[in-house]
Amino acid sequence: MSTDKKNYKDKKVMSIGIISKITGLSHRKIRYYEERKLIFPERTEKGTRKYSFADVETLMEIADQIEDGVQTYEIKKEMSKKQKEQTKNERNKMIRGQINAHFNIKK
Amino acid sequence: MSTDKKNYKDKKVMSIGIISKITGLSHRKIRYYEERKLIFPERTEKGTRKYSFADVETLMEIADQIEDGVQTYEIKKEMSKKQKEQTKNERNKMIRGQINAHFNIKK
DNA sequence: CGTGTAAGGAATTCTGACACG
DNA sequence: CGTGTAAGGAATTCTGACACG
Repeated sequence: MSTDKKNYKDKKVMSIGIISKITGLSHRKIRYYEERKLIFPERTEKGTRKYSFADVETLMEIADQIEDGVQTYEIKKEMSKKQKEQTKNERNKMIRGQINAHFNIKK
Repeated sequence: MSTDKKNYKDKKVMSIGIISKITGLSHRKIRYYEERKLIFPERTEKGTRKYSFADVETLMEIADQIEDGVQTYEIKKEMSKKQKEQTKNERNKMIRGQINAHFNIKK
């Protein structure tokens, strides 16, 4: 669930240079997609951006859509829709867990 | 097996600053352990070191042993011993796989 | 042996802006 | 709207060396 401890995929540890190499996107594009609220890198105390592998995957998806002529605003709407689905699934999973706990089900 | 495609854990993507923060070790120590052949970061074209999460784990183990007064040379011996065990296990696993394939076992 | 540090240079990243379209 | 680029500054990383012990 969303309160799980973060694994490698979600740790924000890479700076923009390596992200650019991995994704093939320019620094400019990467910063621009952040400006459009599509990705959310963290910052060190001094202000350098830090990205995760999950961000890399998101960037790949963004790049695909941009290539298909989709605008950043539309991409953002798509992403928040998926996010809601995700949240719903997690809630359901949790509820099932509670029901099982309530009836003290042994497997 | 060792020819598997690399996952997030093994990708060399972090520079020394973030490694220092994650492990709590100084830049000096991190570079020194490399000098002693305990870790093997990659380099970008321009020469900046890139580490993986696997390297982070190795560094933690090194730090523990150094704290216990173990010398880098001893640590290296320990590591190559473990490496041999690892290789042996992989070989065994592969041989079992081949045997299964040979007898065309269905599960 | 393991680690800190000052030194100087090179590479990285940051922001705000102008450009084109 | 999405992206390139030149600009100037700040932060990062690199190497080789001296120091202490």
